[in-house]
Amino acid sequence: MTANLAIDLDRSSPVPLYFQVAEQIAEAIRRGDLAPGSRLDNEILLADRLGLSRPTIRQAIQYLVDKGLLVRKRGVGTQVVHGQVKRSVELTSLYDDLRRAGQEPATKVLALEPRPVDEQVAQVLGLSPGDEALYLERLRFASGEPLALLHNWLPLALAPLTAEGLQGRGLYELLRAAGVRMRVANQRIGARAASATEAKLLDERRGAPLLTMIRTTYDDQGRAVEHGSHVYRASHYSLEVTLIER
Amino acid sequence: MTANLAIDLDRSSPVPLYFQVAEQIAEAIRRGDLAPGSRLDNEILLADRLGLSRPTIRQAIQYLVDKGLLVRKRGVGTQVVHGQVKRSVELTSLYDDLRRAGQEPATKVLALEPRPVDEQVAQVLGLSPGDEALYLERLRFASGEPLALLHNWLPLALAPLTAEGLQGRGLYELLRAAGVRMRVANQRIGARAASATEAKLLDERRGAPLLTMIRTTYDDQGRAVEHGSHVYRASHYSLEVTLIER
DNA sequence: AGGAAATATTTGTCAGGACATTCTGACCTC
DNA sequence: GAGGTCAGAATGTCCTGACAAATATTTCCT
Repeated sequence: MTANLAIDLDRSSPVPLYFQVAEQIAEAIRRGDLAPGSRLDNEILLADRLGLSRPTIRQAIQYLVDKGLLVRKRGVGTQVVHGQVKRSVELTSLYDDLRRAGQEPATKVLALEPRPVDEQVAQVLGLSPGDEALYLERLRFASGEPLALLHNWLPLALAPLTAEGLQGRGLYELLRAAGVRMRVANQRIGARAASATEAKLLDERRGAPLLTMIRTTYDDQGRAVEHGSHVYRASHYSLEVTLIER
Repeated sequence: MTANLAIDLDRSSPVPLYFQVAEQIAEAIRRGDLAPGSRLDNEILLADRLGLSRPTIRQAIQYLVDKGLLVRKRGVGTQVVHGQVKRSVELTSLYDDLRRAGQEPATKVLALEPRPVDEQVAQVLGLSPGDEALYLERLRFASGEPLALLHNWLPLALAPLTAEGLQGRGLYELLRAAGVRMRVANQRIGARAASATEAKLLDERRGAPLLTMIRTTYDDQGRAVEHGSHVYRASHYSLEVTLIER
């Protein structure tokens, strides 16, 4: 039961000790050294063995509990969760997802220009109707086939975006590189039939089912940094979401 | 800046102190006593004023930061987030959502019986192919109109479910009442055209776009407690998801 | 042998203190 | 006036210590 996993600590590193511990436990789980269902040593023993205090160990374990890797129960102990949890809680963009899946994403930029916003967009971005925001329209391909039609509105002066940059990289990647720290996203997911224009762009029949997503993303200050309205070919794509309840 | 909000503590209550603090701060935010962007007093002052230690105050604040209500910045302080965050992070069922929206949900149970599982369901529920599980099929109405067709598989002996109970209450509500503690859900959301059977049940044309969701829910031990495959009328319903990145 | 009570184990909560790191703003210098 | 430096203020990390509460295990009695 009591897996004797080795954890190296580097006290001279700027990386917090609790984080070093958490990462190495997570790595052991990923590797399979800690099988699902196996029990960790109790907190006091662990703290003792690593030369750390119990709060530090608790912080490390808490971090992994929040991520859904471990389970704690008073009077029992800490165990690795049984079911395999797909780790897709992160705020990812379609581009990242596709590249990770080895699908060779490509992008065609259809529009990239400041435009006056309508009432609804003004509301979510915290602007007044008539103010300008950056309007972005892209057609996304995967493995050569059209996959999605993406519409975005962003505050001006948020990041220097160019059509060239957007062709080779995802929007989220560019925003992150520009120092934008996205933290919360609100998504509304629905479906509808393709219009004639959409069908033509996406190489579908008119009336074909499309997956729609309207998303607003906020940074760590709670300011809206992006509002998107996207449609995906339902025949080629589905969204995956993981919810963790605390 | 330094809003002077009153917080009552009940030290004789079994509710943890940090949670009492967190709830009352959250309530003040909801009420509007703490405006978005306003700064909280610093942790040491707060601890002092409430007669608590700093770790306890930190735990309360951390809880709200995790829920996306507060933002902390080293060297600066703690602020209420600017954007209004819709709080739909919780694991909810369609029934709960509808009732909250005042839509008068109703349910017609089409099937409720043990059935041998196929390979795919066996896999996600952790059973062997050929084992039996409880099969549940429901038609959900909102304000008198058909809205969704719900298929579920649950482990036998998980909870005592009856057709009568399922007509008046949601599945999640019944599971929770039976002591099942759901914690993680993995959802795959897509869209497709309605088959003839589905169209008839849902009062749509054949080929109409439907929103599909395949979900597996795990309890706090990581064991699968429910696997569902649902279709919704896209013309009447969309899903809302909030992601928080840590 | 079976059931109930006592005990041990383990995580949950809380206190109080120390030092490190980061951000802001004021001040000074060039 | 622009830029750099320094002090203050706030959160981040880590420590020691103690008791409470929930669960599992053992022991004891019938």
